[in-house]
Amino acid sequence: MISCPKCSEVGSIMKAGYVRNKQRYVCKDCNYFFTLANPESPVPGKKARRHQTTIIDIARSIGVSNSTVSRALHGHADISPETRQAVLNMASQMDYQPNQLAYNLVKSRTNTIGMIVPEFHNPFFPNVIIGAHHVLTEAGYNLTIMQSNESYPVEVSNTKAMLANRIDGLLISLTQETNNFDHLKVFEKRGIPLILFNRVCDHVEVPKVVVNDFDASFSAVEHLILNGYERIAHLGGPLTLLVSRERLRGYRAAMEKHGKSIEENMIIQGMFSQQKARIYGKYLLELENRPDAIFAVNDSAAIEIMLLAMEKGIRIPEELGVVGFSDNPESAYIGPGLTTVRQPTLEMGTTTAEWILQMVDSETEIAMPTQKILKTELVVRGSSNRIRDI
Amino acid sequence: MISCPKCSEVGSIMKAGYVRNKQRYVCKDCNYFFTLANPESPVPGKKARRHQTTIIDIARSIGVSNSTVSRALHGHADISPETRQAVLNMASQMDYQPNQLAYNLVKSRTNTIGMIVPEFHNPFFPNVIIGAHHVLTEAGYNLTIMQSNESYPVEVSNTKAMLANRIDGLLISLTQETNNFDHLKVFEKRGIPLILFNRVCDHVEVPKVVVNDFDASFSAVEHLILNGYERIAHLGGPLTLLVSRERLRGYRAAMEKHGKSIEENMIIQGMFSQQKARIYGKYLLELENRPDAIFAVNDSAAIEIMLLAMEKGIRIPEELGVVGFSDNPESAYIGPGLTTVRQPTLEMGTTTAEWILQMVDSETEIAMPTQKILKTELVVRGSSNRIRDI
DNA sequence: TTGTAGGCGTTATCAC
DNA sequence: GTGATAACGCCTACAA
Repeated sequence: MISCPKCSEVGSIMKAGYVRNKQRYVCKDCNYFFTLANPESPVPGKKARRHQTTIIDIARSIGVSNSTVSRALHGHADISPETRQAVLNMASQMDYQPNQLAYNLVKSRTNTIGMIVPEFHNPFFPNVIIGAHHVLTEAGYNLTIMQSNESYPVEVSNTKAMLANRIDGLLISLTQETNNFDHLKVFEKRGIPLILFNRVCDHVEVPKVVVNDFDASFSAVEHLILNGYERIAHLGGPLTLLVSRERLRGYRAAMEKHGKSIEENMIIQGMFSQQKARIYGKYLLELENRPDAIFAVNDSAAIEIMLLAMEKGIRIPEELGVVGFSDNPESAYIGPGLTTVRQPTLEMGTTTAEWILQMVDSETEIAMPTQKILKTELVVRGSSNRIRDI
Repeated sequence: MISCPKCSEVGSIMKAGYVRNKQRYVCKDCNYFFTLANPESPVPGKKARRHQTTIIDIARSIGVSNSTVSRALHGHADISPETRQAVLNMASQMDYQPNQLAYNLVKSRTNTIGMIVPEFHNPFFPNVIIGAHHVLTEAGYNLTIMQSNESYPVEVSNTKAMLANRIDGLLISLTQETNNFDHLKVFEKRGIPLILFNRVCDHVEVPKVVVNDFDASFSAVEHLILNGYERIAHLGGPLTLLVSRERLRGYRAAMEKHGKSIEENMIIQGMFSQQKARIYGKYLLELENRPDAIFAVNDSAAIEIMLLAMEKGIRIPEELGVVGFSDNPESAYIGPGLTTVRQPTLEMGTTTAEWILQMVDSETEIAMPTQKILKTELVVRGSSNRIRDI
């Protein structure tokens, strides 16, 4: 009796054609298609590691030494055109694929840049990746990406893995819970190029690429004020992040400049999460004397607030102004449109990539920028635009 | 005179504090912060490759052999607790980091799964990555991601890089222009586990993970028909992709089942791109006898069509029904809401990951599923829902 | 122009 | 229990 390798169901197995001359089955229950193992498996336990053709194989088959082959393959000078051709021919004939592992071991460089990002839920980091990927690929580098999932332990283990894999340089954006930075100092100590981007910290002296969070936040809040909003709340991110602190600072500065009193219970700093955004949003909108505008740390939170407001019948922008941060795709389409701060994500990717290449390629220490502040842009949409109503 | 390393500007350099005891400068022009190189760089050209502490260093410092150290580090049996402790202590004291490269070379496995995706613009692949990443990390594997950028040559070079880096298994989703599959057959020949997902092809006999494109497409179109739409157009993807062909097939089947005549000039197959979607959408909406509904191959295209319709004053869903595919975040918020097919992206990630682990971990051939068809779900929103109007 | 030999950092197989 | 020593696949002085 055949049982499904996935759900172990026995009754629902049906034949489903052939593949590689073997009967194919499908489990009607869980949709699995599968074939059966060969009963006569060769010498079980003794894994027959199939031999990959190496440089030595090529050498032997055309009667030269391995160093000659090596030189031919790398187009070194001082090698006769005939031998080079012979080697090249034989290489492709034998389907030779260089073993990057061995190469890396002896050269002790991997031609690979590592990148650690905290999350993949928002389009922000994918976009940064697009930018960095483009530059690195052009330069002949690989990009290997890891995801810390907003977890400090995972971030530490990621950096260890990067170290162990001997990446040539690392681009990292910290998790929202990272407040110990020893795992980054290791890179400094080892002389491995490191760049922080977006989610940076002060505790380590390496180049950083950020956006002008303070200015962006300032003008976002000022924009609300200029639209006649008086009692503006701030739904901020975790204060472990410099990003959050800067945005908070911008908020305060704008409020002060315009002589608005800040009610401290209208400032909430919390972790990034849909759930939290909803909880805090609810709190704010149910305050006895609720705010007439909310500046949120990101678009997800802002949208959550808009949805809440709609549920409660609070009109946007008449009764409540909302501004977000990031310009997610959905922000253009929700309700009256969400006013938000557009971030130069692609540029952040290309900039970090260009810098890390500079650092990696330079034999000796060179003039290295220590910080780049990219410019954001306030995208005004309906959620905050009530100038016409005043 | 100091010039900015980025923009070469000379006049706009200002001092900006200190970093690592060196004067820091900022270029007011382009926002670069930088420090200057040390003039007394040590023996230029002779890169002082700093020695990483190896297993041998540890061995020497406590007077044992390297094999003993190796064994202690890996918790092998047959080693006295004292030596083990001594080794472990010394290792952390000397800040030892194992060289994964060397390890990989001798074990000829890398504990790394590769993944090649065609694009990062839609949230689809990032979500698949989230799923796969989760499973692989749990299992102690690394995930290294590459992006082919919808380019066949890049895809080929990506697979080569994966091969050279000796990944233990590969997950791949093809580009829209891939129609030669030799680069995949290499994996079969070498016995390297390979799984195709989402963008699959028939030309290679490996496990595949897809969604029920035919059924999804069928019910999307049937849904339109049941809402009283008569002349339904299909804006499809490139026919190189099985995905596109399946969706087209579903469209035709639904139309036929309900006795609707298919007008061939209302079927357009094209590459995925915002621009193309706009061009084709314009064509369709400006046809003399324009369709009363459009089923698009993805949400980006569908949204482009909705925007076009709005520009033209065509009312949705009254005069035009629209259905997309993928359920992007913005689809919930645009206009009356976009009816679309939700894909189980996370599950696609976890499934492929689980399978590749099975394939990688098994010493001998095992019962391997050959195909899994994940179920989609039609999310009905305002863009197609005019039953109440009929 | 080509070959020889040593080394990159580990693990594994023997001996002892 | 522990220690030589041979792989793993490749590069590169140095020799020839």
